Amino acid sequence: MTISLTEENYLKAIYTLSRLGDESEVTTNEISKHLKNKAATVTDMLKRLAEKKLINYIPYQGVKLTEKGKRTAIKVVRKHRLWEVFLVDKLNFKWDEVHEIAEQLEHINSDELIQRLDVFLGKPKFDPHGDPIPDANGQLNTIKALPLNQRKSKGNFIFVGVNEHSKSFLQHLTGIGLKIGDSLLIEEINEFDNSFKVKINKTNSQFFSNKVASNILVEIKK
Amino acid sequence: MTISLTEENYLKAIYTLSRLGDESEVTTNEISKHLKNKAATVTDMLKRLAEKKLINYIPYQGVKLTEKGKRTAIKVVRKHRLWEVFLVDKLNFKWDEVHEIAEQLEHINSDELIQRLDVFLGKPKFDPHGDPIPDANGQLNTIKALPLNQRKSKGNFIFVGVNEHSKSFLQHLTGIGLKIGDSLLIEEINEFDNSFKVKINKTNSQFFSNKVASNILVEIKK
DNA sequence: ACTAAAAATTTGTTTAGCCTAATAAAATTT
DNA sequence: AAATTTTATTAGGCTAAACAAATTTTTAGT
Repeated sequence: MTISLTEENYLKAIYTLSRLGDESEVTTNEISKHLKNKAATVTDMLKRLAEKKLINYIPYQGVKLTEKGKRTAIKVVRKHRLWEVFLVDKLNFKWDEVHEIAEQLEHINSDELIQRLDVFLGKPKFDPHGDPIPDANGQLNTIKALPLNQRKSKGNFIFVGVNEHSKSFLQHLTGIGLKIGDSLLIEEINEFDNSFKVKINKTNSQFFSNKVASNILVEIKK
Repeated sequence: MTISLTEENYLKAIYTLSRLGDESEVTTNEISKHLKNKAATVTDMLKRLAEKKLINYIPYQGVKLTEKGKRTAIKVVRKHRLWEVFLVDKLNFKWDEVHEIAEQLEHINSDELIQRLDVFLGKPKFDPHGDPIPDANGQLNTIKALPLNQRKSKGNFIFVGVNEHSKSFLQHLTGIGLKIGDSLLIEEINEFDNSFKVKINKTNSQFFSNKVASNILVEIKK
């Protein structure tokens, strides 16, 4: 059974959306908004995916991936993130330039290719945005990272990833001079607007709005 | 104006076929056979490509690429061959394993990507089968190579490319131990069946059928 | 519990890319 | 030059993937 490029994109969308709300059912409208298709189009596709046993679909109730659907989705995510590493590490793209190209490359179909690419890149565990790369069996490195705005204490953290992949957000961080792996020391949390004053790499202090802070993932520094 | 993956494949087919008979018009049936589509399907597509000014099409007479069509086709060929170099040089695929994967990769759309890939690979001039890689302006390194079976003299040659890219043929050459760059000394030309007795790299002698010889491209050794 | 709003589905079209069968044009044979 | 064969096109249908408009189901507000 072959799975079309479009079907792969739907499975990836369902996977991503169910991760956000952690494993819950995903609604037609959520998918519609995410993929920028009309709800009617989504309903059509859901019927076809159910037909192929890639999702469990109950009309008016939402969908969940089957094991098979999940495996497929994770494989696409794996490919996407490996190609992003290739683009940044080997071709010297910036982290805000790789998304669209990886969206295309993720659909190239060859197990042998992806296995060799993985080796060539040194079996990386994370992509350039700090997102974990599933291994060949679909196992994800569990992330114990939290958004900065959920850290209530004035501790010392490490910037390990982002929640938002838009060009503008990534360029904003680059502009500040923030890169994955940098240390972040919360100096102040402003009670009025929940903004954060943070010292980057023990040198320059910056203010982050709560919105920005919610998209910066940090681990506690050991 | 966007050009679909399918349209790109038609343009590439027309380009390739017109090269074989050197720049001549290409017929519906030739394209049909090459792409394994029915002639009616081809006619449909030719109308659409003509609409888009990618080909000059006169019903019942055949087609030629316009300048625009040619540029597009050459770009696809360039991408295909660069990706083949990547697969062989960087990922250690064998030369008989890369065609299908490159058929997919050739449609990835990003000028920046292809430019960086070119640099990453060291701006190669030939792909793993000895085919010339068009430069960014679409210029091809002219090849002065001829098929072995058109060499009538018993001279000394260098194996620079192949005319046939099928797995079985390439594996046959690999089996013999023949690689691009090897020296080929014609020792005998059998008048009866036009087969060739050839010494490879001054060591082992082999017989090549005329058919095999017609698919081996050689230059005169300087 | 009832009604209004929101969410999801059904129905009917569209376009790209394929097909088969029927027909038309061009090339070849006699 | 007419008949036959080959080549190409037209006509009509199919499926995947999208849309808008109409309808149904669920949810939320009183």
